[in-house]
Amino acid sequence: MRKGEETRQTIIAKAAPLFNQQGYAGASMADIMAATGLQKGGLYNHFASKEELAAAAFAHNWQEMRTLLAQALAKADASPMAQLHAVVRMHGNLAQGGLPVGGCPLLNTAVDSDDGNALLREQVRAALGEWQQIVQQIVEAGRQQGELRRDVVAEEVATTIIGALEGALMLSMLFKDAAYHQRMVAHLDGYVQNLRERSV
Amino acid sequence: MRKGEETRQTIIAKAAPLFNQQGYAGASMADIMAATGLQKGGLYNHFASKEELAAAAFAHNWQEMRTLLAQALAKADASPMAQLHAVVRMHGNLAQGGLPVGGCPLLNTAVDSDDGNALLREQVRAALGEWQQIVQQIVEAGRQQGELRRDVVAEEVATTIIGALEGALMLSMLFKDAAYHQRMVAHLDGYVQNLRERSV
Amino acid sequence: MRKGEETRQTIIAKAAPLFNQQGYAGASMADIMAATGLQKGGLYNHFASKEELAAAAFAHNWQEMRTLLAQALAKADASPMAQLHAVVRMHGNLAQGGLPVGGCPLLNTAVDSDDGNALLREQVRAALGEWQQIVQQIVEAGRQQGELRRDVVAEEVATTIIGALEGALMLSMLFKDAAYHQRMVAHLDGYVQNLRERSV
Amino acid sequence: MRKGEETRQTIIAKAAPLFNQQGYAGASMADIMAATGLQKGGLYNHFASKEELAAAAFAHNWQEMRTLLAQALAKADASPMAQLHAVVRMHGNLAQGGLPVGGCPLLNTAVDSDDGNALLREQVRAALGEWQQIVQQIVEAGRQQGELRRDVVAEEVATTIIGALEGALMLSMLFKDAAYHQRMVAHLDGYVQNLRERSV
DNA sequence: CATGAATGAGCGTTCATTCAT
DNA sequence: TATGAATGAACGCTCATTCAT
Repeated sequence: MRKGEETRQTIIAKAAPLFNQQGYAGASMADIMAATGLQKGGLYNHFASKEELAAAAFAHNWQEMRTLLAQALAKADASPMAQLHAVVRMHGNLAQGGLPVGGCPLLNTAVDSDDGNALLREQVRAALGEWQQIVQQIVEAGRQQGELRRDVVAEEVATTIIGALEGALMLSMLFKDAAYHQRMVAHLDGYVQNLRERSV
Repeated sequence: MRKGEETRQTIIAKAAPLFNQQGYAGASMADIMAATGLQKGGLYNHFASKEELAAAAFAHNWQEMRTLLAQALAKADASPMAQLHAVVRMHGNLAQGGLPVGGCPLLNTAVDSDDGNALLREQVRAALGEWQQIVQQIVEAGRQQGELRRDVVAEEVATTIIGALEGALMLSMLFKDAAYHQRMVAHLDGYVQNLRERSV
Repeated sequence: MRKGEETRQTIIAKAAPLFNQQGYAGASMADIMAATGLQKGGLYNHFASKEELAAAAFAHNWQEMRTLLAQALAKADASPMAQLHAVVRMHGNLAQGGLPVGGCPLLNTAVDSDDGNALLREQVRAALGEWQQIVQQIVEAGRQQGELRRDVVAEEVATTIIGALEGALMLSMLFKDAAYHQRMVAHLDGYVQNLRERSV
Repeated sequence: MRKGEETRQTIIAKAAPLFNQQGYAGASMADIMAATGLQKGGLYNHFASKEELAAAAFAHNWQEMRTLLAQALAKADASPMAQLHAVVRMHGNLAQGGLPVGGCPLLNTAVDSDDGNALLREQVRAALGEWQQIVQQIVEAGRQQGELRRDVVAEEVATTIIGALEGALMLSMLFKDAAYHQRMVAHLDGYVQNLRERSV
């Protein structure tokens, strides 16, 4: 039982970067066999289908990102402004090596699952929704505490930040040049500053 | 010759949305056979390989976008500020139906070609580079004419706008909700306004 | 009409070495298109099928060999012994460049048509039969004239010479080394000498 | 493992005559599916490619010949002359049914691999080289023991015998008449006799 | 006489999946 | 729990051939 769970985790850990790099269709079960050292049957003992394995792999990738986000927020001081900057900076660090191999799994999977793959689509929606919620809660807290302007709309701030970061990451991945993403981080730092309640 | 060229164009027109929706690997030659009504051999009379066909399909999709962009710029008055707003708005309109079926081919192909496909990768780089150049030239013109601040960096503006729009589009496509993209358009409208030379 | 016949001959001349090198199945109509510069239809205007074209190509190759044989016999003096040596030497020269590109078409086609291809099989049988007849007639003439022993059997001599030459050529082609064939020529020169009526 | 090796051997045994008869290009994987009763995937579980399977099939065919040769030599008494006659006779028996279906794999594969197929070409070279070595060693032993003339050149004898046998077999296969080959066997028996040291 | 668009069967190969061992 | 033998549909691509122009 113990052993089985270990094997399962190993499979996920090895498969996750493959799916992230090559996409759902592009990563074959044969690739995963090679990466894990297991045979066909060994994989199917732990996952009923490729889709189920891909789901677990995505969850693994997202969990990795979530952990980095939590660490960044924990390190920042408690002020909402500081937390927002931390969110932006975290993604900036991702682009420079912290990211699961193959780029951001949210971006990759969102684009990859545009056609049929409903299960993956639901997962990436949930993950992005979670991220969005985290940002929105920070913004709301800032408004309550008077650090952020009252006319700031949390949902607007969250999706602007997230969308901008992901789009810039796409450019950086495409051109293999972190500068695109860094410029966006700088822009968003300014954007966040502009949310501050000025009367204070 | 005449007939052949027509068929070739038909194939491209039918294949383009398939590649845009399903990606390079996801769209099979069989799908394209079904969409065009041609047999295997018929397709290969016009394209030496799937890769060549995919390249033509991408070029077709990008050409469609470029046309819309040119129309938007033609309609706007000549002031650089107006042109920048037009660029942003054009993409906003895209998200509401003008876009090639399956979303933005630049975003889709950039993510899809992250792994092996070098030819497509080069094409999407060229396309994004072209778009970036257009925006940069507008910004430069604005600086020369004094409409934009002298400290504005054209490359920064261009990649910020493009990255943000693409990232927001990803969210809108994923959630099938244009609001994400619209909020980004609003944000970028404000961003562009802030580039204006204030002393005037 | 004139023009048509010329084109037909061009096709044959270009196709012949292709069939000789690559075999019937291995040489594709596309290869022949490339070699002739004609399109599909152009070829099929002159030949009803690949098989018919292959037949013409074989005939062309065999004709080339037959001409060399006739020249060799014409050059030799009229004595049957001299003629037999000429036959052997002719094949030796073939192995050193005179041969149609790709080796001896008799050997190649005989082996290649071992399975189904009945038309080609019949042609190569006829060609080898013809060659055999030529040698047999020389032997018979030698017996009549008393230059060769009376107990020599013409059919035996002909097929021994031909078989040995072809087998040795196979070795020379395989190892890309003319020595195999040359050693057989030397052996057959000795063999022919031994056919001489010794009492004289 | 056991089962897999059995299947592998079955595939080879069924494929070997197909390749020998139809050649590398002429024998399709579909033919082999039909002959073995396996599906596509079943074949590819045991061989990575058609080329690899063809290589195994050739090795199988050659092994069969080698066994017959070894048996013939074992049966003959130890004198080099007797051994040389055994070599010649063995091939004669081959032509009358002992041979792998489709003729001599050395001849067939040598001619078939004249163009591209480098792996097969190397294999048939090695096989013919091995056969040549066996004959040469017999000749050398004969010279040492004084049974054969000192001026006999082993390489000459070996390639003459092998080439002549193969060429004659080609004729017998083509005309479906063993007589061609038998006449060559008779000729070579005489040739071998002439190698004997006469002073004895 | 030649073009080249179109066919559709066939090619070697890979795929996700099943299941007896 | 893991192996690996087997399936059979699907993959991208090539083939010989036809025929309207």
